[in-house]
Amino acid sequence: MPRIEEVAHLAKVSTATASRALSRPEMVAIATRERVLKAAQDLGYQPNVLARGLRQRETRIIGLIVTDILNPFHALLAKGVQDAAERQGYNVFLFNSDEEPQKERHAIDTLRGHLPRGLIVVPTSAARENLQAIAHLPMVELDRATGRPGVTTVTVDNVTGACVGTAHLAQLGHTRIGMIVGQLDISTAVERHEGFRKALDTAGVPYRPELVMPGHHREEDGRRAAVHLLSLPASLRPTALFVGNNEMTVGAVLAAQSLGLRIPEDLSIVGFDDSRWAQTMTPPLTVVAQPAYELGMTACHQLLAELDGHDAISGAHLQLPTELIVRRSTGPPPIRPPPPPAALRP
Amino acid sequence: MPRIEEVAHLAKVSTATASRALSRPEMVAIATRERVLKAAQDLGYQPNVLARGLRQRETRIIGLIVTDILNPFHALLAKGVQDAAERQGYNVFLFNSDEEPQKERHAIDTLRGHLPRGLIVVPTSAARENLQAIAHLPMVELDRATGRPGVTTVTVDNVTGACVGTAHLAQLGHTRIGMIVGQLDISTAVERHEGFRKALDTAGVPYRPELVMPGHHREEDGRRAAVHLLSLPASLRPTALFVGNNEMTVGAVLAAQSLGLRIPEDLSIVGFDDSRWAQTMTPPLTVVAQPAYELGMTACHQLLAELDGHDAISGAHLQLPTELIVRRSTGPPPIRPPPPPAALRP
DNA sequence: TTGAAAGCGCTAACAT
DNA sequence: ATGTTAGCGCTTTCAA
Repeated sequence: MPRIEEVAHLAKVSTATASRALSRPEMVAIATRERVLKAAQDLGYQPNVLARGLRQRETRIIGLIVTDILNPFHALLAKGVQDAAERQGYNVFLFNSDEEPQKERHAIDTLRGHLPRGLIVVPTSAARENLQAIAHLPMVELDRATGRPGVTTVTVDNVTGACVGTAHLAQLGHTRIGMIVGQLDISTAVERHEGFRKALDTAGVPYRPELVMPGHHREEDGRRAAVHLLSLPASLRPTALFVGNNEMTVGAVLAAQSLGLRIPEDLSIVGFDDSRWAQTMTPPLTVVAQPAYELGMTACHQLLAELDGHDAISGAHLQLPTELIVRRSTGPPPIRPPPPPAALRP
Repeated sequence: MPRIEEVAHLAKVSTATASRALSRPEMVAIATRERVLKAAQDLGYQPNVLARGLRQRETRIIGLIVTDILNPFHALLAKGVQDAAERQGYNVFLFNSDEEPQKERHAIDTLRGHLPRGLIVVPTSAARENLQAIAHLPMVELDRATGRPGVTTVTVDNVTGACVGTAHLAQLGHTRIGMIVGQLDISTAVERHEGFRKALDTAGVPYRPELVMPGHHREEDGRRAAVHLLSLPASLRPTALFVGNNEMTVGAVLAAQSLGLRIPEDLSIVGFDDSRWAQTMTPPLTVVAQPAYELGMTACHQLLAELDGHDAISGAHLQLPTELIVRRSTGPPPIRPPPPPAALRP
């Protein structure tokens, strides 16, 4: 790799001038600048960001920690962040916490050594402690909020989203509506649960705690929760399910199918977060869609704006809207024939 | 951020000793080592990798360039690489080329400045030129091969995979089998096409060039190609389709559905690469599955082995096997009633 | 507008 | 086994 010294030599200037021509062109005479640029081009010069970062004591790197890169929602978040960062000349160092506090901790420690300018994080349930180590670093919490004071967050309006999704079920006439909710130590789960409950109250549908099952955001959790709810006696069983994230929705749908329930004739399902899978499954799924790519972009813009000192906007809570997309997985509740009189039973 | 000087001071040793205690413990007395470790711990010391990298003239970073992080296959590749790298104390700098040579070029240039130890790349069609700039860097080509001499590649056995997938269709009795193939300047497409052709030859089924449609790996390409093939007159139309990648398969399935064709009664489909979508669509899709996660892991292991000088294994071509998973999207060809004699036609 | 020289934090060569 | 010192490649005073 050619060094700036070689560029300087070829352009017949000092390294200082070469550096200025490359990084702060306005400080250098036009003719000189062009000589240097040409020399750099000819040599295929690429600045050593280690040396530059060491000297300037800061880099053009931002860290991004997501909890599951295999989840298409998170992949979209990451792409949004990356595309926004690239446009402003930043690079993204991506880590996966796999929802494990320990991996999150490790990612943070590793990141620290790279002197990132800022951090965007989808926090795990233990993020409050983990993030202490870098409390000084400009930071945006994405998708979920830990509630730490003064921290910028970029999320969707989960309460309204869940409320609209649940209200859709209530309007169809459902009165036994179940929910499969995420970990209640994570903000999205709490807020979606709140929206769920609010919609029931508004619609005058009773909230039944026994129809609310918690899970850990994975497909298997959704499956297990759904099996439990759908195995209840017919009179207690929910006729509709509101599921708190995309992975658990997959599990719930598969569980319903394997129990022989038809969607939406026997069971209506509303999922949170759209996906290709939701669009192409049979029947296509009614969902509360989130603007995942825009969330990532927004988080990155916000972070970079804070870095560049565009006013003291730090600590803002940006909420993007969700959108209810009604497809074919929701319909009116089944009309159950009343059980035959006791005398006629076998 | 505390520097090593502070650690050294607290442990009452020189910075050199502190550095050794941290990086090469065997060179230091046990008691000293423990004092230093304790001091580092107490201060929350994290080495500045910029300074270290600058001094050692190499880092613990490997670059990874994939062509589409939103494609679950690539997300799995990336996760495999990352997990393998992390276990050996390496960090991964992930870039997305979006199948665009220019973005690939930019990723390579950016990466260069970070002095990565090595690079794992899913090459675009222009990779041969782009990669020249870093020909000296240890490198593994993943999923696809550019054919540059001496370069290590980690791929699946595409020829056999495509051959087995196509043979499955031939065995079911199909004689008009179409293929939707990727860009023919990318190795996977060429090899899968070769396997397709080989299977037809073996089965004695005629290869019909007019039933082979190229695409650019995207869902939309698959849709367009399928619409074309399935709009042919019944006597020319394929009764089975072999599709060269996962995204195009989605498009092909949606096209078939929108044309009112039943799968597999009217049309059999075999896709390349498994996915959740393939498992949960209706009917579940027969696929040639690839071990994506293992591909990523293998590529990373291979690269790190080369870095550590574990023999001169560079230039190897590692091929992992595929697996035909027969689900419900394939069946015997439709029995078309012979067209009525001309005399009876209206 | 340009050049000389110092120094970012770390590790490795050399000295003890 | 430990300390002293030079230097990785760059940017940024400071001086001219």
